[in-house]
Amino acid sequence: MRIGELAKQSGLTVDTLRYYEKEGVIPAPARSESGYREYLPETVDFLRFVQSAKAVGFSLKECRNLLEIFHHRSAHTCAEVKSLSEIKLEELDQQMKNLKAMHQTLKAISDACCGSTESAASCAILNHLEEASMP
Amino acid sequence: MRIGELAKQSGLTVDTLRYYEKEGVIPAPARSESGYREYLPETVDFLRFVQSAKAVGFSLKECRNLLEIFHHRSAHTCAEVKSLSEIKLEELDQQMKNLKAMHQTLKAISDACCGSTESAASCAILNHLEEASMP
DNA sequence: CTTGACCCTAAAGTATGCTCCAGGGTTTAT
DNA sequence: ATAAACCCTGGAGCATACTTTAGGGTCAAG
Repeated sequence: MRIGELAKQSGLTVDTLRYYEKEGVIPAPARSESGYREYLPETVDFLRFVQSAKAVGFSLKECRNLLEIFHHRSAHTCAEVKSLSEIKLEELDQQMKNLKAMHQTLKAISDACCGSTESAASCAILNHLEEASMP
Repeated sequence: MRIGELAKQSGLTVDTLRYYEKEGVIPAPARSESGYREYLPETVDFLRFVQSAKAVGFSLKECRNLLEIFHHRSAHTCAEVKSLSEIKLEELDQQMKNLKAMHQTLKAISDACCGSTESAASCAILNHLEEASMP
């Protein structure tokens, strides 16, 4: 399979595929005589793996590491894999908490504003931002 | 006040201050004969404003725009400012939803894993990522 | 009058994840 | 045989928010 076909089957662009190869996310495939990349069918699976991992919050580098583990999975333990998941879960949790705190603070400030079409000369939002003592 | 003092009072680095100036976040100050930046005391307030806005999720560019409005606030309306806040609140909301979805998916996958210290040859997490049909 | 602390500029580097470009071969169908 | 569609490389560009580097003036204290 050449790169265009792999792009079609994986839903990624050829540029992204070449980028992934450069970043070591997917292994460099064999080349045809004319230098074209020749992929094995299972590469589609690897790419689906990467896309799934990305979809749950893993960075490309992390995806690369996970795929490494996947490739040699009998040399790794469930405990190790689960640990990586749990670390990521905590990161996601922390990010949610941060967003929530920002949201709450902004909501409170925003609610204090009358929202009128008169001048913002004494707008509660602007005043709050200026006085600032964000938690 | 020179840039080092402003850095101290604002809690930012001198590099960040120069960067903010270049990006138009804070206005370019007057210069001494020798070319040193000479800031007015209120610049500290402006920077606090920016930091507050950043703390509730506004990007630097958005902070710049908000500060613009703040500087000419009698030419703007509360409705306008509140609208910006509400747009940001929705963005934060959307980001939280995304994170939550990722967390739920990963949690489900992670919970399916035994977490044992045996080989990950048939690890549920790896299998789920490979089979992938992320919602 | 010299030393250390402070200031200046332009430009490049960092991290992330691609995307696009120029310039140039290859393959496939007609 | 030629045109469309496809492939190649190296490198630049984008967005965000800084940080660092290199090379070089200025100011205040002792």
